[in-house]
Amino acid sequence: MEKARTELLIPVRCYDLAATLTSGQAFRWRFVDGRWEGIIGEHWVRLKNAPDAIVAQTAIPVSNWHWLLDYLQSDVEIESILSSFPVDEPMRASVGLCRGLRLLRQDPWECLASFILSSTKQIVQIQQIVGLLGSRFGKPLETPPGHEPVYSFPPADTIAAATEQELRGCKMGFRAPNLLRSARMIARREVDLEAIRSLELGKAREELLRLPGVGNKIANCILLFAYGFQGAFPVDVWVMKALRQLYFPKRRPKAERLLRFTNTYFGPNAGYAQQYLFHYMRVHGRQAKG
DNA sequence: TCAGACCCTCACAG
DNA sequence: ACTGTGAGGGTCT
Repeated sequence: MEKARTELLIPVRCYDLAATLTSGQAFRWRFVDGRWEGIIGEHWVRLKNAPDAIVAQTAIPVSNWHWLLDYLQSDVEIESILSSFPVDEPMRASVGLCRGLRLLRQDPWECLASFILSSTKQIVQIQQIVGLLGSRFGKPLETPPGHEPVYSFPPADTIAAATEQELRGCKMGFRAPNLLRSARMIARREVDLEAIRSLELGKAREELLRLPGVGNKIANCILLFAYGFQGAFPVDVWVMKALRQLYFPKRRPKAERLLRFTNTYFGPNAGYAQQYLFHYMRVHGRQAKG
């Protein structure tokens, strides 16, 4: 067993923490004094970019850091993924804006719950709701002395035992019944989130779609951000805008036509491509109407 | 196939 | 300051 310590140097090239942690994949990160503070499972952790590395700090000594390396996906060779993208102007512009935008590998339940809460919400609002859920239903975690309290994301069993009113108290509005019913289905093992890991993409998606509040977009988010199905391609309003503006500026293709386009055009790492397009639109497309 | 409803909060006008 | 208005990483009917 390795010696337990509170700091780890993770050698990695081309990893943009800021872009990755604010890209709408995960909702538990804050930028404080030049570093990123967040919660992964039951760990409070602080991250900082260094030359060709990420420096990680925890509140209590850790001997096995697998949870962090798996979450960050720092072993992924991003350059080979970037070079698998289609060679066109939109992708060139998107990648040029920010190399080192990564996909995280999150816990399926937390990811699922977060994205049920995401529908017609802005990212800051999702962060607020997830934070409230943690503070009301999560478990307090160790932090550095004097640090404000932080909480783990409450497990499905805990949410399943809550009432709709309690959940609405976390400002999630009409999403509350969806979260509650989904949590109950998972608590009863009507849907087995672990078993989904070993399914094929299509079957995995079918399973997720059984959950209330999970449609195609959110299912694809979970497939991509939690299970690592890199062919999953979530299409939200931003990506839809990107497709229309960047790929079909003259025509007015129907949504179905665009979806068919995404199924083949972006190749084996379509999920990464989608994330770069999303980022591009968030930077450039704010006031542009699609 | 397709609007509308759905809770609530924040940004932005005026 | 204060109220009015619109829209926000969708889903369901």
